[in-house]
Amino acid sequence: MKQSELFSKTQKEISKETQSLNHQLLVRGGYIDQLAAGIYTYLPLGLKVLKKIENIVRDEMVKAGGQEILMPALQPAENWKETGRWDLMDDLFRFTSFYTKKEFALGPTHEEILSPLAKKIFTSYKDFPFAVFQIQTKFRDEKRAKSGILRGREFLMKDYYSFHVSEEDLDKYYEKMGKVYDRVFDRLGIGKKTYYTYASGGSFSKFSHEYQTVTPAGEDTIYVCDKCSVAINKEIIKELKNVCPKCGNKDLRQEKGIEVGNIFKLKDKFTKPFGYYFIDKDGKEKPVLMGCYGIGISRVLGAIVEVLSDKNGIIWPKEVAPFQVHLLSLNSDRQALDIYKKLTDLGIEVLLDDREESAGVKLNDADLIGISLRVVVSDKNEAKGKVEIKKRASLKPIFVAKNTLVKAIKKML
RNA sequence: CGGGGAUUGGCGCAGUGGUAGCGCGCCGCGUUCGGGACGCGGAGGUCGCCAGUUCAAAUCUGGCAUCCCCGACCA
Repeated sequence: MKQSELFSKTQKEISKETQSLNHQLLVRGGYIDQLAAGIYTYLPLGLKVLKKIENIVRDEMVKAGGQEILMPALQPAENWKETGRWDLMDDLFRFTSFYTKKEFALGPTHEEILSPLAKKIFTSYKDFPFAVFQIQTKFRDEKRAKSGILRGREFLMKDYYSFHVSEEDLDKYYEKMGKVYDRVFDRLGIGKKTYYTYASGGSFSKFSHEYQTVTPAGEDTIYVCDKCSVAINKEIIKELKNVCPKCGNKDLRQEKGIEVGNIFKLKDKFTKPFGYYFIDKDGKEKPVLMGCYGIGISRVLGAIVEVLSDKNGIIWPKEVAPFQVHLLSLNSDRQALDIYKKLTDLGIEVLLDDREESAGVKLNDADLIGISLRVVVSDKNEAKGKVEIKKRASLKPIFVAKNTLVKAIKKML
């Protein structure tokens, strides 16, 4: 992609009203545009990052055995009345059709749709366990959207649901998904900052578990156990008497966290109201048990920016950067085009800064946009037969001979 | 939903009663060319909306809307 054609511009300044760091950097870098409170457009750069996050999550969900589906965002009120959540959920977007006067909701989550659906398809004990998931835009009527992309009224989420014939099986699956989630956040580049967090389990199980990324921008207070790298949500810390439930450590560190994922044993909460039972070996009907596992895809994007940036801009983990290589041409357009062609022919994603801008503008924009690997070609370097490579995260560039560039880059990707 | 702040060219801002200006960006010409270069010349605004006060309102008054922040809320 040539930067001169990219559908976004960087911004030097941002309104003092925009206080959230992820909001500032994503707008200035040309990743997103705000339409209304908690409602954003993803520009090409932002969408590329979003898709990369999505693909990592999808890959791990498929490996875990989930089958991808896509349920409607537009949902009839009846399903929600069935579970009572039509009246209970105060952040449910509800509306009435102008023509038919029928009531609908914009889906904030999909238990109400999936339960009756699964009931149509799998009812024999032989069909269990199974799991399906989707990656979809969700809607919640937040009373106060805030923190840029971290709490929106419309957001992208992965929701994964598992179905079981016994509690033992659900428990086993739940454990497995915990490990899957650890791997997901590692691959997304925020593993070190993201903690498996004990949280309230509602009335159905002792705990649910959240994945909390530590950042001052977070809205939850958590207590981190450094001995075993787990955390406890403030909502249950008193109940646990300030002791790590895993290792008994009493020396916990208070932090702010943003909930990027959660896993929850729903048991029969959403299967019973829809009469979802399976037929067991003995021919008897028994309740289907359910687990749900969410990851806020767009929230992860914001969390990464919060956690990984410096005063000059974003520092993407290479797995989610919008492009693999940012190629800057400083008075050396022919050479840049040549390298651009070589790299793209190898399937490497390159953003070529071919704009007629000064070196300063290009270098500053590259810092702001934050692509992990930068390649700078210039007449100066060219005279020495060298090309410059710099990781966004490091200060020192390295210089390699022109003919070894491709090899060097491949090694660093 | 309670409290506070804000709203003026695409973006960031100034402008306390006399009919709107600066920086960035944008267009043209020229000079520059490794950390947000410079000169000259341009285009672009019903000052969030609706009332009211006044000879006269971006500016004063009232209402509304929207955005941001704090709090409450967030299976």
